[in-house]
Amino acid sequence: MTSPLTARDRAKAERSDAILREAARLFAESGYNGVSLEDIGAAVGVSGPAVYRHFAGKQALLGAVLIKVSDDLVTGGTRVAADGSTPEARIRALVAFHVEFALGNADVIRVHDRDVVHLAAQDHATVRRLQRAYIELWIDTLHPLVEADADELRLRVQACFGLINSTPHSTRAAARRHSATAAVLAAMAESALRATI
Amino acid sequence: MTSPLTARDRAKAERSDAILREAARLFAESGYNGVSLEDIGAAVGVSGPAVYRHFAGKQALLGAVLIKVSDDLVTGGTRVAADGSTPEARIRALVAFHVEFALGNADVIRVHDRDVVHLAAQDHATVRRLQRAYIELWIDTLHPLVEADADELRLRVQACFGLINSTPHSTRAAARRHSATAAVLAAMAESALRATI
DNA sequence: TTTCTCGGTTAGTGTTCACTAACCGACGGC
DNA sequence: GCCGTCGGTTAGTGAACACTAACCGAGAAA
Repeated sequence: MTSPLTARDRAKAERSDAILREAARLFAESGYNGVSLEDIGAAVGVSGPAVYRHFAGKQALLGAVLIKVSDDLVTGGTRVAADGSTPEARIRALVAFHVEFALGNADVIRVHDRDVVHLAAQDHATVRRLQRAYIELWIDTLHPLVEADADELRLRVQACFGLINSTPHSTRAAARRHSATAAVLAAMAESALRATI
Repeated sequence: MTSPLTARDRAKAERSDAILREAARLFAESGYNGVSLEDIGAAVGVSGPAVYRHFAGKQALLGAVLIKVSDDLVTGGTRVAADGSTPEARIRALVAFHVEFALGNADVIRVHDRDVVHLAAQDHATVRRLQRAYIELWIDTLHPLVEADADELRLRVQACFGLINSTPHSTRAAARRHSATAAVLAAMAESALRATI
């Protein structure tokens, strides 16, 4: 069953990707409600209602953006954590992975922790489920390294996300010196995760 | 010149405070554009355009909320940092102050790093100026403790804010055990700020 | 070549919402 | 006690905007 990839199909896929990318950028810039479908269309060179040929509506766009990022985190995190042989190596790998992800997908990270409330109910549930799975992955990895109850482990993980995810709010200086920034954030994150009270 | 505080004046002040408080809560919940003036009025028991008797408009409300929080941070931080006798004590005091502030004003923190873009130009400038002053205060305090250039110190401070400010996004468990949460966050923050690469 | 699918267009449509207008009644200064 | 100020009300207005309708032209299928 060879897929007969026609020129139209390729064009459509490209257009859809472009719409998603620009929607994420615009949502990050002005917030979900601060962006109109006209804006999104204009950003990819079409105008307004053409977006409906690719997505069911504005909320569906947000859903696609946020489900994709949540899924990428769970998938990538699971893969990365499986590689490490010791708890130390696993948590180090998770931190490095998340730092790279946050630095490389600042837009989408920003939308993720800002506009989740505007999701349709079903998408909201999906995103929350994925997010919970990702946090559990971190908690399980951190568990052998930090003596604390489940609540505190969760708190530590979420604070660590806050630390790493702060870069989208940061200055451009962070983006200019990507590798230096990543090293500092990773060191801070590991240190914070294992800090003793 | 004794102020002739009449009953009307007191009622007005209370109403204004209530409006600000509820506006912050609603903005935190649904985002600036997700809240209508009708919603805000309803939350304090008046309906719709009554808000205009207290504030010039919706943007002015947001401005008042965000300028107040920014100013409180600078004022409180400056006071707290002046108390400490050693750099260690000062940074510890700053961390404790910010943790308490974030835990006690989660709503307003959330609005602060989410809806800044919707401020009027002048308010935006004011908030940015105050925010910059607050960050500089931290950088100056951290400088004798961490060997790093200005860019990295700034990055560390902003990442630290991200860590501490993560609580508004967190579960209710954090709010239930306030003092335990505060201790964990403070330990993580101090550890992260001074982490070696 | 003919026909159909489909991604695009422009022109509505209904709703939401910030803000204004006009009015009202009570508290406060005189 | 009388009048002006002022915080409240409801009704209205204009703009923004998500989404729909109707149409069009080119690529794919026959």
